[in-house]
Amino acid sequence: MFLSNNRHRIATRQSKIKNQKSKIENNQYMAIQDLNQEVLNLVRKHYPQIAERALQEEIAQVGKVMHFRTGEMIMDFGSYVKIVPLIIQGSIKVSREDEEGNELFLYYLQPGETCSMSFTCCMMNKKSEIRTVAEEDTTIIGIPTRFMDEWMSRYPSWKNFVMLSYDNRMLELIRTIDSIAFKKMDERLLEYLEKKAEANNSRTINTTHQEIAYDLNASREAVSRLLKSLEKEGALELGRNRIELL
Amino acid sequence: MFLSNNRHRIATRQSKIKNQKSKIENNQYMAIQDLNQEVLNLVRKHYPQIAERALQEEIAQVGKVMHFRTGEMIMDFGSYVKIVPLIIQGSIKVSREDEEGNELFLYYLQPGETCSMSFTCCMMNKKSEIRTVAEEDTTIIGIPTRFMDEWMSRYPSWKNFVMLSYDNRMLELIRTIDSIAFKKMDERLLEYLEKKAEANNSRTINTTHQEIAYDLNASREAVSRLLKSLEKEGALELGRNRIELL
DNA sequence: AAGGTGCAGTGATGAAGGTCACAGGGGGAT
DNA sequence: ATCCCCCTGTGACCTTCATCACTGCACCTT
Repeated sequence: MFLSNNRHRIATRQSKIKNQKSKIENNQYMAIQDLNQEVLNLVRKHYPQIAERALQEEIAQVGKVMHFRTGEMIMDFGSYVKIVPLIIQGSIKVSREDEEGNELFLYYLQPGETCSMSFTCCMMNKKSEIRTVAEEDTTIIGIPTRFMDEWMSRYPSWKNFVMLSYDNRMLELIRTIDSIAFKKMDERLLEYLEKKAEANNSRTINTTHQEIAYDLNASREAVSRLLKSLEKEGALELGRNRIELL
Repeated sequence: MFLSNNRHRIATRQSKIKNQKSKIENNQYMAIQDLNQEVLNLVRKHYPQIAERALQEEIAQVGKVMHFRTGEMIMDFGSYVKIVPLIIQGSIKVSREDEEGNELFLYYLQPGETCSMSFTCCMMNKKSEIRTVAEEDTTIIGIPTRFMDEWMSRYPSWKNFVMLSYDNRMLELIRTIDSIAFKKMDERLLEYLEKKAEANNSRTINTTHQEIAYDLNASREAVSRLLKSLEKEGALELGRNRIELL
């Protein structure tokens, strides 16, 4: 019963995520030569720390602009990583799932950031340990993984960028551990809502209690009750599919 | 009451850790020129992946052999990192502590590994987010942080070593998250004991229930009860300050 | 307008684990 | 030998949260 219950959760969950087959994995996107100048401009605008002109141009040569719609899965747990994403616009939700289908939100990736999990995942040709889903409509520059390694040695700013990304992600993971290990559900819920609001650039969050429960690995009822009591405290306002942070 | 309780925990805790002022932070260790050959040999023996002869020699020039006794603190939460450790012998316990003194074991570092938290912590001159304590009598080679960056560009095997370390630590953190988020205390306890046994190369663990409780961020009573029930199941044997894994 | 479906609210119950209180025993210090 | 401290074991009780069961409402479909 417990198992079948979880399976149901997975089914419910995945039906929410549009386009299950990952575009990245299937390599559906093609380079469009005319876009090179666009990539160059995007990199210069959103990644000032990538300083070397030669590196910018290499990125423009091999990087591909990719778009994902809200809710679209970018990379699933267990799939092989073939590109490293530079996030240009929007935001990406990163979460973890265990063998039994329990899920847990980890953090958001924002413009100017990248997915450090990709680096060695790809260098070692390992399966992804995480799932990434577009939180909003999102634009990235996808860089084939085979360039990572070479650039690390040749371009100091790329090396710094990669190291900084690792460091930031480690810190995020540690903060996540802090929350799960030391905090109770009400505090975790508030943190979660704040982060989600920030990722969406809006104090109004459009989601269901069930979705929140999945992300926090909690039960829907508990989330409902906690939200209700937060509403009574005046911290937020509830509506159908809507939470207004105050 | 809750606060004073926690303070008491901190006090109890730190009294357990010998030599609170970190040797590393205080720079008490001096280079002993005669040991260069020793460092060289240690690196060659324990770090075969560090391939370049020139790199090995640079390490031998700037690295310092350091010893820590069981229970000795190597680096405290909040201190500034000035060296990167290459672990030669023994093992190091890495844990996290929050503002209120709650503590949580993260993972062990073993010979052949290094502390990825050090890399950017030092490159950015940030405070440490973790505490490291010698689990057994431990020998490391300490490398001043200022060399990290340069070596990354100059020596491919150093770059790979650093990247692999990051990746391994990320994975370890994710496994830790899995445990805390998805598993119940009995399973976490068993995992913990297995890891501790491995780190100490012995199926007999010498520690108190209270120490385990701190590491798992649990209560001593809960740990006692779970251990008792595990004993009844035949998974282990209990003694005073001693747990025998079967 | 009628019915269906998914979301939100809520009570009852139970399990896991934290907190409090205390008892008993091992082993070192004197 | 005695004392005392620390470690362990255990009962009682409480809080948090999961689970189950059900209600009512919003919005969509037809």
